[in-house]
Amino acid sequence: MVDKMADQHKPEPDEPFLQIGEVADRTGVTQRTLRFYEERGLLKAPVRMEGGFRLYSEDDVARVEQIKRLQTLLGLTLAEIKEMVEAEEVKEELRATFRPDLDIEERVRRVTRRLEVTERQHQIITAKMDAMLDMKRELEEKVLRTRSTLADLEKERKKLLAKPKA
Amino acid sequence: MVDKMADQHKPEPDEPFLQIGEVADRTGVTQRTLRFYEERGLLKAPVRMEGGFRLYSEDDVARVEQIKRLQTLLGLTLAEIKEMVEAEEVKEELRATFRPDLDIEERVRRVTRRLEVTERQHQIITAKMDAMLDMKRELEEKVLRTRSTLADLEKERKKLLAKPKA
DNA sequence: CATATCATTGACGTTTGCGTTAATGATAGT
DNA sequence: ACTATCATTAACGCAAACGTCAATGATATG
Repeated sequence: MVDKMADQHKPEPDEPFLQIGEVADRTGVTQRTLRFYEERGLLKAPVRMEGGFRLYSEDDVARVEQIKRLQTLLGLTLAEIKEMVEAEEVKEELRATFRPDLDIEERVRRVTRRLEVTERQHQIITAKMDAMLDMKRELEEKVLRTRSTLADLEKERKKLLAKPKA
Repeated sequence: MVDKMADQHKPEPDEPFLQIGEVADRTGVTQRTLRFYEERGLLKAPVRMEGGFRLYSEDDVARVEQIKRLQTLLGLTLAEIKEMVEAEEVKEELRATFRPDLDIEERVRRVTRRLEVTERQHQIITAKMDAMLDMKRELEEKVLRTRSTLADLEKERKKLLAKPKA
């Protein structure tokens, strides 16, 4: 009860809890988006302070950033991302991997599932990067060709400047 | 007028015009999407046969594929893609780059614009690939760690199988 | 304690990117 | 000429991913 009071009005530097506004600023998403993700199950419901304000952890921030990367880099929908982050929750349950309270078969199943999801992400990103590499090369060729065209045009222009006609 | 008749009911192998259904099949988008892109100015209005059916060229097919890549690989919106393909139309106007009918300053401006757009695409793709490479590496580490965790668990499991308790 | 700022939960609105009829016409095969 | 298949425009529909109030409460500050 002694430290309960301290917890209430001082966040204390060793327990760095963040309010929704700070999380929004740090991650670049809006507060609405954070609540929306929570509604959709992409973020677990965070703890609240007594007034009902949400209190986020650093892990939550990391989670949001992960969601954003899956969205913008891989182009996944929130539904797809949800599947993936659900497997991540298993990870948190497994922070102590060798918890003896779950039977070993269950632990194997969960870690296996997590491995599958991670490998799937890796496969998606690899395929995308391959396609992007092709596109990048095409663009590089095009830049070169266009530059050369431009150089030719500039030469032409100088000639015309030298002998201006009617 | 002699070859006009031939053009009407025979597409003729040297003039490979495609109907909307074929373009849809080949590109994997729907007919609706093709008409929608046309509406939005992403595709120029194709020529029609006398009955009003759209006739697409191979260039149009390439254009659609380009749009799709900009969408899925780079995650651009159709509005952004429109800006980019508008610059490509300039390219088609410039197929004969040294057309003397435009004054040279104008030709320089157009090629310059095209170069800018291409370089922007290149920059976008490069930035994305950099971010993706980071993510890919993280995933690879995670795969390794998870595999090792899994291996430990399997060893544990074998031990338990050897001496089954209550 | 007055006030400014932060938060809360609804609930309805918006934009993007098409899907889905519906009603009708064109073309191709027999 | 009949029929199957392909196309046409117009219009309404819809899910995703939030934005934007509105009405209200909580917290911090001078």
